[in-house]
Amino acid sequence: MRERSLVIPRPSVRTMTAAVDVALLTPRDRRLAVLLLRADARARDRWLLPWDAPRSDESPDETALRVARSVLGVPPAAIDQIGAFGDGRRHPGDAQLSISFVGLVPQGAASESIDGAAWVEIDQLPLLAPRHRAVAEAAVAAVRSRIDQAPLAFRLLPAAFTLSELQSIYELLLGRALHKASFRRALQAAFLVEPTDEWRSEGRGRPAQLYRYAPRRRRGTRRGVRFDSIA
Amino acid sequence: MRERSLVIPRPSVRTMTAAVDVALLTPRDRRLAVLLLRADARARDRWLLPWDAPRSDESPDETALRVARSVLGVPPAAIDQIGAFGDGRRHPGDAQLSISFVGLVPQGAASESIDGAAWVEIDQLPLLAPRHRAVAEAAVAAVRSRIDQAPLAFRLLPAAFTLSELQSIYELLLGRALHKASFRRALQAAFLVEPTDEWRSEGRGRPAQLYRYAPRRRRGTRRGVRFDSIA
DNA sequence: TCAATAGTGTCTGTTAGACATTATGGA
DNA sequence: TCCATAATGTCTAACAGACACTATTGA
Repeated sequence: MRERSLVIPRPSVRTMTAAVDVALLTPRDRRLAVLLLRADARARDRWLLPWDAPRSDESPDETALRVARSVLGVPPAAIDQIGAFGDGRRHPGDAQLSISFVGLVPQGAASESIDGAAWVEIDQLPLLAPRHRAVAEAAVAAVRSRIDQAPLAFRLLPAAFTLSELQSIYELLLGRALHKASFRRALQAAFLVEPTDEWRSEGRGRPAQLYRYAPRRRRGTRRGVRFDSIA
Repeated sequence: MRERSLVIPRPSVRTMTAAVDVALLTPRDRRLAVLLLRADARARDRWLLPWDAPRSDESPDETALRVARSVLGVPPAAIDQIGAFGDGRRHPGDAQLSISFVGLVPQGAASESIDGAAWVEIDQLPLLAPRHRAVAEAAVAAVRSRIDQAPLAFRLLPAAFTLSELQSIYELLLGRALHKASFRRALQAAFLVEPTDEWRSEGRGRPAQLYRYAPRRRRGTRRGVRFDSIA
């Protein structure tokens, strides 16, 4: 047995039941949608987030990636940890601890007909275990709050996209309309995208040039602090 | 035993050993410092972050607050979850899972002489279990990335502070110098602080007026997207 | 032709940063 | 007095947002 310091008692760990929950998000019809699994083939109106327990010698990140792949068939474009939920809210597997992740799936890459699964708009979540509802809501909040820190918007789009599509993603995540000319000017100044030589015509109107995400360099400016977003 | 769906195999949870790790941060001498505990009264050069296992019926947040209080004597000015670390990096209690938190302690409120503890600048971390080093670094990164989303800077200052002190905190967290006049203009426009009728004289120079954090209202403007911070 | 969308040029009010200046204390 | 710091006014370049306009397709 180890000696203990007189000053600081050495704590000991506790065992808890743990699960990894994954909220996969994709843009659909100008809204964000999350992938839900039917809880039971018979219960039509009971749903779950994809989840599993970590296997031995598997880190939570690896578990999350495995869960996402098993549901989507392919890995998501991005996957990030949201946090650990361990309050009283019930988990479908009765895990004491939920290590939760958000994954981003490009628009259109989400095959419609995953067996027993459905993309559901985040404003219209059905009956869901309270823990899973909290995870889904935290996933959306996490993406919204990180949109201006990481190139998340590009993870919600295919490799080639129009600038209007990109602006739509930003408007979706920011929850407000943006000015077209300003958006493009700022985008051009940031050297984040480059045009391809392809064009896409959708319905009426002039065809749009396709762009790809190609961050080149950071501009030197780095303007001052913005207190606007602070509560 | 529960019936299992034919479509979706119902996962089951796994038990893991878990700990709650807390990185307490305070500004010291134009640097960020983290509170470390001596691992052992005899081993002078082995250190730990404050940590403990969650008690039964205690959420991780409650555990973190309890750990922080027990070390500081008082609750921290803010405490937020960073994430769950569960990779191979070793934890001092050999926990498989670390639920980690960052707590903010106002400048000066950190009593110097907590028995067996020391504030250490984050650039000069001593020998530390790899998991704890990762947590400490993630704590700093989390505060830095949230500085423009939440009024964290005010949690690192006492209730009354000078504008130069506030600017120092921002410079500390942003890692770059700010323009004084611009900083104050932006601050005034955001209605985040109000002057008190007290002044403080430190060494030479004109005494500075003390301000307090008093967010009044959000300005209506909400300007456009900034791509600068995106990689 | 009209409708709809893409993309761009110009104007204007706002703002960030530079600079200068005044204010006020301690050494 | 000199020096250091606080606090503020002014100027300018950059930028955000409004608006108008052209371009290009399908109906």
